[in-house]
Amino acid sequence: MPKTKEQCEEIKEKMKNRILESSIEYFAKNGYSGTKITQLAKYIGIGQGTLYIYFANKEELFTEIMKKLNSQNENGLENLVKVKMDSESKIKLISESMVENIKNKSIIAYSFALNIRMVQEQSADNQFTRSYENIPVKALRDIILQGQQEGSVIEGDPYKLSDYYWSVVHTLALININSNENQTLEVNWLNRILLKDK
Amino acid sequence: MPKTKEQCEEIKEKMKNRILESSIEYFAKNGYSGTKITQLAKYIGIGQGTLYIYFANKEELFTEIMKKLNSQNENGLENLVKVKMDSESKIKLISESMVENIKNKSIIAYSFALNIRMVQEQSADNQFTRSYENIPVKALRDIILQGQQEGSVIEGDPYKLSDYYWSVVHTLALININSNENQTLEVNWLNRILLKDK
Amino acid sequence: MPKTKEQCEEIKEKMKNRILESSIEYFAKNGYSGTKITQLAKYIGIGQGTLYIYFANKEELFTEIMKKLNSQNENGLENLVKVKMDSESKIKLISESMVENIKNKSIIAYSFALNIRMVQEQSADNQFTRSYENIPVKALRDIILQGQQEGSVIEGDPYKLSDYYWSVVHTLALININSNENQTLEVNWLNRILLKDK
Amino acid sequence: MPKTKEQCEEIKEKMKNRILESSIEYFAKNGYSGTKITQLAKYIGIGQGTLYIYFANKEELFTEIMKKLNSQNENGLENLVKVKMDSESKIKLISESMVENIKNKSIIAYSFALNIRMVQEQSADNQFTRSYENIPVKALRDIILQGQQEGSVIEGDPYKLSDYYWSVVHTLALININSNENQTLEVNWLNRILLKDK
DNA sequence: CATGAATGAGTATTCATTCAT
DNA sequence: TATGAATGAATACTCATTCAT
Repeated sequence: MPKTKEQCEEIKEKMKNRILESSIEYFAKNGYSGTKITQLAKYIGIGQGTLYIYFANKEELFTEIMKKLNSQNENGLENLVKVKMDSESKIKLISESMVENIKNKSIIAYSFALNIRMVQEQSADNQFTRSYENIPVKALRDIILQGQQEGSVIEGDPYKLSDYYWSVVHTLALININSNENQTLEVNWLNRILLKDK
Repeated sequence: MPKTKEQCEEIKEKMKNRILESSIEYFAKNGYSGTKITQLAKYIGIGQGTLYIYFANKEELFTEIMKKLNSQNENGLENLVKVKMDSESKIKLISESMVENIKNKSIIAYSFALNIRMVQEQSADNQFTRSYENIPVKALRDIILQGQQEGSVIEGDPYKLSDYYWSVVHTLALININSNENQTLEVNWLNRILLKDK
Repeated sequence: MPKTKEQCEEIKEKMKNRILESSIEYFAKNGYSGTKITQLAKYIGIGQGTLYIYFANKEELFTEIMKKLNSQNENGLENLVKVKMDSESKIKLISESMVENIKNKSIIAYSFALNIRMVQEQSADNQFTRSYENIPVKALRDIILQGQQEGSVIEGDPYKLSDYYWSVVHTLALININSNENQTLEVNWLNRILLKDK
Repeated sequence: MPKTKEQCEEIKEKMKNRILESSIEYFAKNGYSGTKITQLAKYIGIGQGTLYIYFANKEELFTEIMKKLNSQNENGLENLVKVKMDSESKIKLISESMVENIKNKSIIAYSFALNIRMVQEQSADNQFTRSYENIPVKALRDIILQGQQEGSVIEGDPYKLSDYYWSVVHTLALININSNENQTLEVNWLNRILLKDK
């Protein structure tokens, strides 16, 4: 029984997502050069050939992963900025959320680990190094700015502070993803990066 | 016989060191899988064959680099612990020294960048993941302990705090090594990881 | 799934055999060190990569060849020993069969040529040097023993005579495999190694 | 104190001979491709560079070895032909001499082992395959011819019988050179290749 | 002359990509 | 479509030869 075009598209879309999802974890753990297509396919549970039906080559697969990740991270934060709430609470919310993500090795944690890897791969056009243009950096910058006016956040260039905050979050994600035991990680550590002691 | 045995040994030792030194930078920038022997040899300015006179294979070269780096990092810190000085000053000294190292892209900065990479390479016996046994982690733990008694350092497990401090330092090194522009980096950021606000 | 598992296994087995078969000739002609993988692959008519799907490396390929050959040689002879027939006839049968094999450059001839090479390669576990344990040596020893009782075979240690007989057969095979012209070779020469003149 | 030209030449000649002598053994044991210059030099007890003072390259060294060997083997046999003595005695003398050479692993034994190797290396211009032109083959042919007239030697083409006799001698040499234990080897075996039973 | 460290052409091996089934 | 065996370009490693000392 031939399927309708829509059904067909849907099935394709599902497979593509399955590949992307699984690849994130594998790339995050092994890096770009360290990821071998044969092993990746085995890890996903498909034949190598199948990968090439959905993605032109290894690089395209990787690029699509990065795109997917970046778009996912951004939504929540952008909304948080607009909410009426004091900066301190926003920062605490973000930190809690990040610690949660990292501890659960969520897809966002993998995305952070991968971002660190991107710093290392020479591919010139990686998102993380151009971080000032990143939406999370921008969003946090706005929150920091608000917090400095409210007196809860330490002094300093808000852009750089934001960048620094995210760097730390990324590292902690990387370390947790790559170590077998669950690494300790305190919400307070993250908060203190930006918030003054009382 | 053209040279005495001593001279000969000396020359060999020099070459080995030259290879190690240059390889650190290359591996730190490109990672293990990303480092190709042909390119590495060209970067060092020697033939590929020469590498194999001094190191059995790529992996051994990498391992020897890690050994060398770890032994280098440890000396200064061990001594600092023994000095009579309040903990706060010690931490400030360490932070200043680390910021300096990172900004100047010193060999220690490269060593940190490489250590982060080691977390990623599966090679079971990497130093950084077994960080509680590392001398820098131990040394800083002692200083933190002292600081908590003196009231200058925030509460928390000294081992984990030390581990966290070094994680941040490592990432900042990695980011600075791998980005072309000089990344901003404030001594105060590092200090606040451990020290209470006044 | 394009093929059943059984078909797949069968195809793989065929390819492995094709590689083994062709490699025997190539190794026999060129020796271990003299055989270059690129040329061997071209000779077989496959890509170099394909070789590495079936064999971990050059040495494993060579070892598997030797295993295959040794098992092949042994069957016919073992049976001959059990047959009711006077020793002289058995020896004449063996000699005729060997001359035939060598003249036709059969797979057995290649196996002999390779065996001589094995004597030379240092690899400790070669079959030919441990020849007293070889089935052909043992089988012929039994025939010689029988012949000495029947009075048709010359005096001497049956083991050593057997070993000597096979040495000659091996060399003649080697020489014929490696020379372009067909070398002369008389059945009578082989017979007289063991059989008394009438 | 500068030496006279003659002394200088003499020293050079001595070194060249030392290299040739030692190389024979090494090549005989390891073959052409299997012989690595670095190891050969170590075996001889000189630097690799020194080899290249006396021989243009590996191949020339090998060729010179073969030349040296062939000229050495030939003298004794040529003379034997001319001696007044019945063929049977001559053959027995040769066989005894060969057995002796092989058992003692004399230079001639090495030369035989090397000759077998030459059959295997593709180099088109090897002496052993063009054996009908070899002096030992020719010399023995004459002795066989004489023996056939005297009735002591079996029937058959004297050239081919001679060739066959030497093939056997060569193999036995090869096997003895390459095995650690001393292989058994009976003079009578060699004699019976050519001589009729009484 | 003698040396052995340095070299790079040559070889073994890996891995992204293709393609017949 | 999905597969995984086959491929060969890219990469790690070896070894004959050179050359500064």
